[in-house]
Amino acid sequence: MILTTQRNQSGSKRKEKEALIITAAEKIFADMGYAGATMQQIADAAGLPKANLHYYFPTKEILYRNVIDKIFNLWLEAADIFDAAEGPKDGLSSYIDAKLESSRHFPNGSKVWANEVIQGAPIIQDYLESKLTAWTHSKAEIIEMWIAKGLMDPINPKTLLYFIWSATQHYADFQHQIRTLNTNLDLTESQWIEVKEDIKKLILKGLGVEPFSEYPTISDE
Amino acid sequence: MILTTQRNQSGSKRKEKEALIITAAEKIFADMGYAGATMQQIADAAGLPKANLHYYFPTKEILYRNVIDKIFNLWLEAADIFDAAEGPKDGLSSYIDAKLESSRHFPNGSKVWANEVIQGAPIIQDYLESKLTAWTHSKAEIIEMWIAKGLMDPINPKTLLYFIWSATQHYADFQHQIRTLNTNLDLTESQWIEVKEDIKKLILKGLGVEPFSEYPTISDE
DNA sequence: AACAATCTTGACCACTTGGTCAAGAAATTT
DNA sequence: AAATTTCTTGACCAAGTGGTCAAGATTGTT
Repeated sequence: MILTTQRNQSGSKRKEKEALIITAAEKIFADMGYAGATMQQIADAAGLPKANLHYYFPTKEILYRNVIDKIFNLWLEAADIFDAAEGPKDGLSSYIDAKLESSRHFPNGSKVWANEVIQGAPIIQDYLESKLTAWTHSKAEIIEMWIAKGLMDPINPKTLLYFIWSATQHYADFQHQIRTLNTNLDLTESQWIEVKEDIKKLILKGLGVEPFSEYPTISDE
Repeated sequence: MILTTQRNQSGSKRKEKEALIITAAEKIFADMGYAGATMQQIADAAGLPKANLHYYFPTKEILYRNVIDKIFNLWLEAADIFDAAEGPKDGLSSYIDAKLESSRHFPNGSKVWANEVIQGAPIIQDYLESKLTAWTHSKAEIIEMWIAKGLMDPINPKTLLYFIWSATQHYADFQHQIRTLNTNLDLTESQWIEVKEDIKKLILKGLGVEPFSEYPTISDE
């Protein structure tokens, strides 16, 4: 036991515990909202006494910001696919897939984000104004380029982004409603496949992106 | 002053005050979430002392349910257009318009609803299981009929409904984010028109609904 | 005018919550 | 092994919360 990970430089063990707490907190914040979540609940979910929780994260708000921080970075990463894409067909497809996967497997992050934005982003306004704005502009440029090249119908790029965000995040944020309308069962694997296909088909067709090219384009300039 | 509305049958005055309170509560619940909202804040917003608020609505939960009740009924009404429609072009267009209008002018209701569902609908689960389920099934049938008639591409009707809900409600729920990404300004009239057009175009084209028939079809069987 | 019903309100209370603290237990370093 | 740093924890507290209550004001009724 002593032999296992003695190479852990002091900080590493702490980082692990912080990550554990953040994951527990994410779930509680998603289920209860910021105000509704109590430090006691989070401590219980993480399996440690409340006072110990305060040792790692002095205040609720600091803990919350850490949760948001993690979520937001995943959010940004999910869209790197975008930049690498050759055109709207690949780019939008992969982005939609990635966002739906994330809604399926990590709905809590999306829920916390939604909750926060709905309430006017009282705590993370700085993120919106700095990082998110920059990110959005850069993606909008790519979309505009695609439109200019005639690869898709003209559309306001932001409207398209909102469209994709809403359609995909809906499956995380409204998970409970969707389950209820699905005879109280989570979507099955095949239902998820169907959803993915339906959404991609609808958006791509709606944008006038032709559905040819079954194979990934073989690098042509 | 005494002469004005002496015809008010007792109840009427109470109803007015209740409506005032519900509107105030809706805003506070939207901005703060259920747990985050305090009865004091709601009382202040409605312009009366807290004890008086409790006279009209004995508990926070009862008040909340009344707020949800109002919201949910508007939600249902918005889609009566659906039934009256002759086909997907009219039906979906009007529905999207109606939902976007509601997102624009009454975003608070949508926010409260979203907040509640995100958190697993702890208070309104019965609504989801009864009214919403029935409503959804009835609309799904209409969509299936349209598909059977060849008026639109095949798609899972629920997926389509979620699609429309998410795209339209996003403009209410994420209003703050959209404003931030719009240089901190609310969307202008012309931006709203553009959004409406873009969304309708995208969805209708995506569903393979032909954009002919400028005029409402003249009753043909 | 007298009576009854409805409404209004400040003061109050029991309870929960975020956060503190001091004393001790583990782990690291010297 | 002694000293030092990091971590753990039960007990505690001040502040804020939903909700109560009893006394009064208003309105409606006979």
